[in-house]
Amino acid sequence: MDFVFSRFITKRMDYQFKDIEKKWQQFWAENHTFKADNQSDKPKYYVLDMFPYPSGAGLHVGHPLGYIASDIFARYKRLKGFNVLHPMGYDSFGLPAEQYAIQTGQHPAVTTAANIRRYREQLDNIGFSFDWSREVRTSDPSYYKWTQWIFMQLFNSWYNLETDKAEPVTTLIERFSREGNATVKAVADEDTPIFTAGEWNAYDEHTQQQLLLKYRLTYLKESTVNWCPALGTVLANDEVKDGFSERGGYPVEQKKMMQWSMRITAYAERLLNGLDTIDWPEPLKEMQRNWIGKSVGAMVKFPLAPASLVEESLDNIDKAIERKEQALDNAPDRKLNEQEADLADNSSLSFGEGWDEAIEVFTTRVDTIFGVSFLVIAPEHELVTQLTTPEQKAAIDAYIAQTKKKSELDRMADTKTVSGAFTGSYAINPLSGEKVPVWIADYVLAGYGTGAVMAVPSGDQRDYLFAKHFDLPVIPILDAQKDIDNQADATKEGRYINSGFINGMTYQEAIPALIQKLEELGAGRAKVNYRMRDAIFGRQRYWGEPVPVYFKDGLPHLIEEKDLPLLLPEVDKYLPTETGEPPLGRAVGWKYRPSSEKVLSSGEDLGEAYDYELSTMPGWAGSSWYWYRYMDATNEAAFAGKEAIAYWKDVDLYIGGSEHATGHLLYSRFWNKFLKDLGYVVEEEPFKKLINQGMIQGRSNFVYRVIDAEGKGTNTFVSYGLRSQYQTSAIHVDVNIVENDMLDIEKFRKFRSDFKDAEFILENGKYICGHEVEKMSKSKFNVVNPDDIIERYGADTLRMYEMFLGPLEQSKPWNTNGIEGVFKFLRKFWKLFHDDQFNFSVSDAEPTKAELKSLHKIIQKVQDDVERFSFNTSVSSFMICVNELTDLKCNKRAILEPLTIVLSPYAPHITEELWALLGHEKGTLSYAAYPQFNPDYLVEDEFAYPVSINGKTKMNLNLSLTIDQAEAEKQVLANADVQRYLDGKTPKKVIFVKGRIVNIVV
RNA sequence: GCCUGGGUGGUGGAACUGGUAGACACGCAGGACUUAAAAUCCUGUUCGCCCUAAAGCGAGUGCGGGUUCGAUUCCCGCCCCAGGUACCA
Repeated sequence: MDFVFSRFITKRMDYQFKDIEKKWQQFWAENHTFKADNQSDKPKYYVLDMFPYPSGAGLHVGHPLGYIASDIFARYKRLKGFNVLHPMGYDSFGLPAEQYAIQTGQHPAVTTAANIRRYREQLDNIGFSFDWSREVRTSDPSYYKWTQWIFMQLFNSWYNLETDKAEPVTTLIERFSREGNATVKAVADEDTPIFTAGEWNAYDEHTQQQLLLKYRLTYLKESTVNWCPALGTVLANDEVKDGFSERGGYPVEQKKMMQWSMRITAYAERLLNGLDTIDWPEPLKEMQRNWIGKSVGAMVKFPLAPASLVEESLDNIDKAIERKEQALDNAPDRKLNEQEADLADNSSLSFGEGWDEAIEVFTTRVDTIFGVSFLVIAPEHELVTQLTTPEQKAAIDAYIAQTKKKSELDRMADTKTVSGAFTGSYAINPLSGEKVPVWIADYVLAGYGTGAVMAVPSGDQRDYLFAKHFDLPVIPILDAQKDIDNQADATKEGRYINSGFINGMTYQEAIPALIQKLEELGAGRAKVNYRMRDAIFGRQRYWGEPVPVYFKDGLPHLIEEKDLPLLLPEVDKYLPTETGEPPLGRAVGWKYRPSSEKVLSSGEDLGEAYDYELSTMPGWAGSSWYWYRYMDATNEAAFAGKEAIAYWKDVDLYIGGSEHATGHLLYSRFWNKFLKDLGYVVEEEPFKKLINQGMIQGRSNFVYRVIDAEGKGTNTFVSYGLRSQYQTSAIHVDVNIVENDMLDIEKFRKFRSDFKDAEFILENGKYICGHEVEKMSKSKFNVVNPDDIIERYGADTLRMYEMFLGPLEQSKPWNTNGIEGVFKFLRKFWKLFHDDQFNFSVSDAEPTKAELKSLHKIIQKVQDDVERFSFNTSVSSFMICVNELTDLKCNKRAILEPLTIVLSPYAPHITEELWALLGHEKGTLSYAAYPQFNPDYLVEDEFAYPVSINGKTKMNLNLSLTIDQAEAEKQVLANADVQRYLDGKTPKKVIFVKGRIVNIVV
C-alpha cells in the first residue's frame, strides 16, 4: 500500500507531460495563438512545409521530421520578432485513394476526409504552431476551382519570345489578323505552318482554333503512355514492373494517346537562370539544371536517299546535292520543307521520289559530322514505315514489337545490350555527300530532341559499340583521338582529319565554319536544345481535378468562368469504361450546356450539349500554386487577394524532401513565373530558401526460426548471437514489441497465433533480434506511429528526439534506441525548477559567472544552429547546458527564464508550463523576445593547447591566449614533458595556431 | 545507364573555415540506494598489443593512392547504399 501511495505522489508531482501537453494544445487552439495577420508592423516571414498526401496508413514518424524542423524555425522567428505565416493543408487528390475506391467501392472523397481527420489528430498531438484557419485541401471544390481557373489562364496564353513572357491569346489573334505569323516570335509546336494575315482572316473558325492550339501554353499533344490492354487502362510508371502490371501481372505496352500538355519548355531558360537567384541546396539546383538540360548545338538535316538510288553511283548524289545547295540558298528555315517539296517536283525526273524528306538530327558535336557512319532513329519515328524496305520489313516489325514492351526507363538504363535493326534505306550526309545507312534502335527515344541521332562511332561510346556490333565503319576525325581500335574518344583536342573542308582546323575554328556552311546549304542551323520536355497534364483517372474543357467539332473549348468549379461527377465504378475511356466516361448525362435555359419543364434539354474532357489533372496540378492559397485561404473572388499577395509575396523558407526536386519544385516555379507574367503575383521565384529533409527509413527486426534436419520450420527461435549454430530462417517481427533489439517474449507469443507456443534459445537470458534497414512499410512490420511515442514519452520528447536523430537533410533509419536520453533530459530540465519534493522552487539570487557562461553558450549556440538548420547539435547542447546547471545546482530565475525561451521552439509544452509557473501570463511565451547574447561571459584567458609532435597529439599544455608565436614556442620547449617527448631531438619547426594547436616538427 | 546525396565505435551521431577524431546520447559492464523491482546516482566503455596496476606502444573516419607540419575535412581512382529518372506524391 505504501509503495502504491509513494508512486502516486511521485507521479503527480514529477514532470507530467500528458496533462501539460493536452492543456497547452487546447489553450493554443482556443486562443488562436498562432493565427497570422495579413497586416503587421513586424517584418513578415513565411515558413512552408510540403503538405502531405493523406494516406490511409496515417502519419508515420517520417512525416513530422520536416514539420518539426519548420515548426522550430517558425517559433524561433516569432521570438525574433517576425510576423510568421506557418500554414498546413493536404494534397488530397491521388492514386491510392482511387485504388482503395476501386477495391471497396467507397467514394474517394469519403475515405480522404476520414484520412484527413486522422492526420489532423496526429498533427495536433505533436504541438505544431500551424495557423489552421488557413488550411487547404486540393480536392475541395473551393480550392480546385482555382486550379481549374489557372488552367484556363494557361489555355488562354501564348509565350512571346520578344517580350520573353506569357501574354493573352487575344494579342496573338490580333497579330495574326494584322501580319500573319511569319513575324511572330513565339514558342509553338514544331509543325506550325506559316500563314499570312490574309490567309488567317480567310480561315474558318475551326482552322483558326486548330492553329491557336499550337501556341497555347496548355495544348493537346500526342504522347506515349503505359497501356495495359487487360486492365483497359493507362498505368503509372510505378505500377509497371518489368513490362507487366504490378497488379495482376498483365503485359503492358507503349501506346500513343492525345493528351493535355503544359508548354513548360517555353520557360526553360528562365527556369534555368532563376536558379542563380535562389538560396537552395546546390545539389538540388544541379538536379534541376540537369533536368532542364540546356545544350548548345546544331540541327542538321540528312536528306533521304530512296532505296532505288542506293545502287547508283555517288556521282548522281553529289550532283543532286549541288543543285539543292543552289536552290536552297537563303531559304528561311521554316519554309525549307515547302521549298524542298517544290524542288523535288521540278527535278523529279533525275532524282526520283523521296527527296522532299529529310531526317533532322540535333547534335552538340556538329564538328564530328564527317565521322558519321550511320543514323539511328527511334523505333516510333514517323519516317520508319516509309524508310523500311520490303526485305527489311520483317526485321523492323519484330524490333518495333520488342521495343513496345519496354518502358523508357528500361530503354535508358540498359546500356549493355546493343540492339537495333536496319531499315534498308540510306540518308545523305549534307556536308560529305556520303550515303549513310539508317537504323532504328531503342536507345534513341522519340520524345527526346528530334527522335533521331547522327552516329559518330569514333567519338561516342554508345555509337562505337553499335558500330562494332553491326560491323559499321569507325572513322577517326581528330588527330588527338587515342585507342580508336578499342573504344570511342570524345576529345575536342587536336586537329580534324577525314573531315573535308574542316581538315586541319581546331574545335573552336570548326564550329562556326560548319554552322555557316550548313546555313548556306539550308541543311542546318545553330540551335539551343533543352532535354526537358513539355509536361503531360492529364491522367486517365477519376480522383483528380476535372479539366474545364469541352469538345465541339473535335476541338477543345474552355467552359465559362462562371461555371467554375467544374465538379467531379458521380460514377458507378472508379474503373475505365468498357470502351477504354477514363472513369469520367461513366458519368451519366455529364455534358456541358452553355445555355441551359432551354431545359423543358419535363427535364428534357433541347439546348446544345457537349462532351467534357474525360481525363483529369495530374497530381502536381493542385500543389503547383497552393502556397498562394494559404495567403488568403477563404477568398471567393480570387485564388488569393492582391493585398494578401503583396504582403506575403513569397515563401521565405520551404522545407521538404529532395524527391520533389524535379517534379513539384520545377512545376511550381513554372506556374509561379506564368502567374507573374499575367500580373497576378509579384515574385519571379516562389521559394526563396529551401531546405531538404532526409527520408526516415524503417528499421526492421527479425527473429530466427530454427529449421530441423528435414528442412522444416520448428517452433523454436534462436537469439541473434547464437543463430550461426543452427539452420535458421529470418522472420519479420513487429518492431513495436521489440525494445533495444530485445524481444518481448510474451507479446511475441500473442503477435501471431502460430507463435503461441514458441520456445526460445536465449543469450544472457534475453532474446536479441536481428535488424535491417528497409523502407517503412506495413508488410515489414517496421512502421512506427508517432502516437505511440507520444503516449509513452510525450510530444516534446518526440520533437526533440526526431531532431536529435541526426542532420535534417540526411536520410536515416528510425530507431527508438536513444529516446530515453531525450526524455531524461526533459525531466532533468523540469527538476531545475523544482526541489527534491517536486515543489516549484526558483531563486532570485544573482547568477554566478559559471551559470552565466552556461546560459550564454546556449543562447549563442541555438541561434547559430537554428539559422543554419542544424537542429540535432542544439539538442546535444541543451543536454550539456542542463547537465552543467544541474551540477551547479542552479535554480536561479535569471538563468532559467531566458533558458526557457531558448528551449521553447524545441519543447513548446513543457516550457509554456514553466513559463506560467514563473509567473508570466499564459500563452505569452510564443511571442516573448529571444534573449540577447553577451559574448563577455564567454571570454577565456587560457587555453589547453594540444601539443603534437609530427602531427600526433602527445599532451595538453595550458597557455595564456594573449601570447604570440615566439613566446609560445619558448614556453612549450621549456616544458619538461615536451623535452621528454622530444628525447633530445632538435625541433625543425614549431607550428603555432592561436587558440588551436601547437605542432613540433622534428 | 544517367543525375544527386551518403559511408566515422556495438548503435544514432559530433568535430562549423585543414588543427586534440569519437562531444552528446543509447546500449553494455561494474557499483551505490532498495527486502526486491522501477526510478535515480556514480564509474568504465574505438580497436589491438603490453600489463597485477599505473603507464606506454600501435592502428583507426568504406577501399587504394596523392597534397600538407597536420586530412573525417582538399585532389585522383574504385566499392557499397539511398533518392530521382517525366502517370507515386
